[in-house]
Amino acid sequence: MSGIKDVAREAGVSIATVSRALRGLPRVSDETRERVLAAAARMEYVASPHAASLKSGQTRTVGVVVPNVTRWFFGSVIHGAEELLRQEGYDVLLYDITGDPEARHRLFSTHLLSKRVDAVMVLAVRPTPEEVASLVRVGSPTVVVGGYVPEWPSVRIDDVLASRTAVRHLIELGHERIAHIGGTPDPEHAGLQLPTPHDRLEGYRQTMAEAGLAIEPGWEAYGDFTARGGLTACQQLLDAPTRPTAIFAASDEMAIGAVHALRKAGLRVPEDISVVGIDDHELSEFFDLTTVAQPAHDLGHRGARILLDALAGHTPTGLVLPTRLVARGSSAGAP
Amino acid sequence: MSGIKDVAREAGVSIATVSRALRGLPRVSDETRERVLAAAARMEYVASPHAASLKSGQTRTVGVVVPNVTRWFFGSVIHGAEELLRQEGYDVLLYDITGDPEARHRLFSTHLLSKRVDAVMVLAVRPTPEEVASLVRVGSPTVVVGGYVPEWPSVRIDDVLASRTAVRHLIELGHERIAHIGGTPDPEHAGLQLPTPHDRLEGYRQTMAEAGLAIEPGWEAYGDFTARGGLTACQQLLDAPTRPTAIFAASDEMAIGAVHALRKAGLRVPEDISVVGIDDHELSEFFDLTTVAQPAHDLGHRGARILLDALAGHTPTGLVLPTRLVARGSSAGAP
DNA sequence: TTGAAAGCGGTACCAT
DNA sequence: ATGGTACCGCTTTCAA
Repeated sequence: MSGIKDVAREAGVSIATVSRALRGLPRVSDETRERVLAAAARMEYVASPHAASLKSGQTRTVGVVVPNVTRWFFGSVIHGAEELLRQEGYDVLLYDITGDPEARHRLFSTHLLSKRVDAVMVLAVRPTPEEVASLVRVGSPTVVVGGYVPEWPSVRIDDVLASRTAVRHLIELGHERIAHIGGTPDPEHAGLQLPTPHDRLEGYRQTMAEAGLAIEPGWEAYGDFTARGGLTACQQLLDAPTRPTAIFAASDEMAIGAVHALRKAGLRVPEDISVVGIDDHELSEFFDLTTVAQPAHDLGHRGARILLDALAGHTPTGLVLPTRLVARGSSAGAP
Repeated sequence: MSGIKDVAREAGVSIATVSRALRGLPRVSDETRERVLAAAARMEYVASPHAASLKSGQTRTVGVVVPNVTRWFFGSVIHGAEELLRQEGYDVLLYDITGDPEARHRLFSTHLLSKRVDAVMVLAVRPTPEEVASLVRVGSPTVVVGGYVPEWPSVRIDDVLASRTAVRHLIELGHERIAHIGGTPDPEHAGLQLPTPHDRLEGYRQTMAEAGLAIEPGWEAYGDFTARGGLTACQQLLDAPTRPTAIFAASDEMAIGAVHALRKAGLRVPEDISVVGIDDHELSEFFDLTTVAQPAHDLGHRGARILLDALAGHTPTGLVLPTRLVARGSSAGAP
């Protein structure tokens, strides 16, 4: 594999000139530039990113920290971010730290991350204050997508509002007994996660209260944002003293699990029980699931944009993207 | 951020000793090593991966080339691979080259990839012979997951067999009019993709022929491996002169789209038409979809293992993982 | 406009 | 067991 020296020799110039010519810097005569470009092309020369990074201090790489690429929302965000980043010449380093707090800590607290990337995108992972401080100190631009961490700009939806939209939809359909499947138990005190589950629960409670509707015992269950969790949670809900006529799940995957649990219990959706989720997962349409859509792909794209701008010296500002109700067949009037 | 020199000064040794001590190399006294370790920890020192790469020629990074992280199968494979790679101290560079042949070409043909990573995992992307040659020439260990490229070891399932399992299941249920939704049209001549769609089509045709069953005109449609594509394809299938009593889709996502199309057309699944897919997508269970399961996560894990072994000097060998029929509610006896 | 040379921060060889 | 030092392949002054 040829290096810059080979190109220099081939083009009959110094390596400094090759470097300038190849990067499109000024102070290179057109004729020289052309000769260098030709030589580089002929030799299939590509500059070593490591050598360049070492000297310039830039890695042209951004790190994406995510709890689980398998989940639709995260995959979509990454996809949206990757697209723009690659287009701008940045590589994406993927850090999937599924449920391993130690791995998370190693990542955030050591300077590993900062030595390898120019900027960081954090998805649904909540670093401890010390970890945040460590990253902030290093100065790498960081953006949070789909959540909120005070020290960093974030691209997200209004989770409380999304919940309100979902619950209000059910109320407008005439439901009064509405239960909730949240993401995590006790979201108020969970230190290592973003406010998302808490906000969605909050939106549910607020809307119920404002409508003068009571939340009966056993109407709040938790599904860990997975379909299987949603299924289990839904089964618990059915055991509540008062059976709800509608279920609002904090994610589509949990909603899908809930629908399945209902069918297995011999209940019809939406005739007996309505179900609404949040996300508009790509398969939700095929499930005929009513949901509050959030623009996952776009969240990733905007997050990447913010990082790119920050890298260009701009001061980054957060962003709240709109959601919208997508009424489908899983919700109908109260029985 | 402190460098190796700072640590050396702090520990009162030379940088060479620091390097050795930190990497656990021999010829460092226990006492010295301890002092160096302590100093490094105190200063939160982390070696610059770029500097190390520059000298050692190793990047401790593997590149994963994938057409679309959003798709369940790819996400799962990446997840499986990432887990093992990170554990072994490798970073994962993600190249999502969704439907951009030019991006693919740039990636494979320039030495960009080879200068940035020690090894490459390719998912469902088929490089041209020249692109393959380029990577082979550079000598980076490469593995193909979920497909097959002659020059490289691959980790995959037996796609023909998976199809046969699905179709035989339908035949055993008494179906004789079985249609197929394939991944891509004209899979025999598509140069830039893996044999997967072709093999699955082949398995369908073989099994039908062996059972003495005819494939009527209009019984082969294509859904691009997406739910929406499956929906459209299924609608075409319903327009065939002879209506099938069962549909075998080459992926669960297409099968899910097909089920939705059937329901929209007023048909019941499985009473009127049975549907079977391939994958065992994480949501298939909640769809009550019969399918032939493939171990996506494990495919990724094994692929990573092969890469790691190759990096350690072993000669890599491909691997074919087993699939199994998961009979659920979307398939039943012929009406 | 071009070239020479000093690093960037480590690794690895050769002395000691 | 330790230290000195020549690189790795580029970028970036500084001179010419």
